[in-house]
Amino acid sequence: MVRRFRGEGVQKVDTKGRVSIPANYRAVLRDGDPAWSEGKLPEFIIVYGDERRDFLECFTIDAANEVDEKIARMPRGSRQRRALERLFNGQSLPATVDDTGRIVLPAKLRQKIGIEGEAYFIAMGDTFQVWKPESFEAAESAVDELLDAMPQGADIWTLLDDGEVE
Amino acid sequence: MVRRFRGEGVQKVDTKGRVSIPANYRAVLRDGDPAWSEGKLPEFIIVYGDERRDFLECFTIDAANEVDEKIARMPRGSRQRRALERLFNGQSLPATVDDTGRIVLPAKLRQKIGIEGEAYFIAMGDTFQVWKPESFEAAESAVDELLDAMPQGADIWTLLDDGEVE
DNA sequence: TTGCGTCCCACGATTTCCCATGTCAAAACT
DNA sequence: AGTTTTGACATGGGAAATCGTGGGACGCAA
Repeated sequence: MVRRFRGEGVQKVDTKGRVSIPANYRAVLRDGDPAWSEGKLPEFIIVYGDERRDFLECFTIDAANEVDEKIARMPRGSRQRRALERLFNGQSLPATVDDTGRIVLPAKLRQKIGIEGEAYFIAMGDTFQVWKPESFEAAESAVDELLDAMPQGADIWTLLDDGEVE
Repeated sequence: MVRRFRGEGVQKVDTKGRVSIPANYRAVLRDGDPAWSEGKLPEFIIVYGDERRDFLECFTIDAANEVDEKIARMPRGSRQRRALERLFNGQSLPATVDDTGRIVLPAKLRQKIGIEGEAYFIAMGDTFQVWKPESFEAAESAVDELLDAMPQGADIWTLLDDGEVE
């Protein structure tokens, strides 16, 4: 089993676009980079996507390779495959964790998701996402609605078993 | 594992046809050229094809060799093989990355794909493509339709697992 | 002799690298 | 228990290298 990202948090983004990665993500990034070894800097992949996405999604190298393989198995020329190729090969970038645990978000990416002084990190299992804090809150209000709609005292874990999705 | 191209971007094309290769492609081109060594200029292959293609597809030397081998294994004289040979051997040419990271697109190629002042680069895994920006947008409209048709909030990654393709 | 392709040089703007400082909490010491 | 030490972590700043881009000079071919 692969180590998974856990936790969330806000970090400062300086004028050069440098951001500290939450400390407990770092080991996962290292372990997920087959090329990493003592003294080297771990690499990973940032998927930024088109205007329909307002966050960055970060993959370990291993996770990214898995996605690449899945894409490679899809029928050449299908729209689905092209959509994924454009997203995953084109609208993505390699990144490196520096020796102080930071990464640099290029100006292009910061603009795209509207980040200025702060970035919100949230773990998503084998990936993590980076949001402009305000955008994340807005997106979460939808989830809140779902939870608010649950009967008083209902157990949130019941969602795990509900096959049905409306 | 071979290093793969990632990322996209628009670059200026000057009156002499010179274009900067996105910086992060350069290492891939170097690594993919078995003849490269410190101080030398990396080479690669540009496939331009016939009128039906309105973009350039660029292969590292290694990637090009792989394609050549695959073609060589096809039945001699088959139409498929002849078509691929014409495209890949005939309608292609070698190129060199100069010491400032640029290549020169010969006037003939620029005309063919209609490039004037700008070129759009997009990574496609082990190759990258060069488009006239407008042409790319037009060509991708089918993908956009697919994405637009996805339910709000749907995760594009679901495409990875969907067996069905229309 | 008018273009196109090839070199060599230039330069502003990022981006990268290296070093520095502030914090906070766990660990060690009196 | 109170205080000092040790470290990992978060964040900043300046210098150096890289990147994207433009211009001039020279040679060759149509």
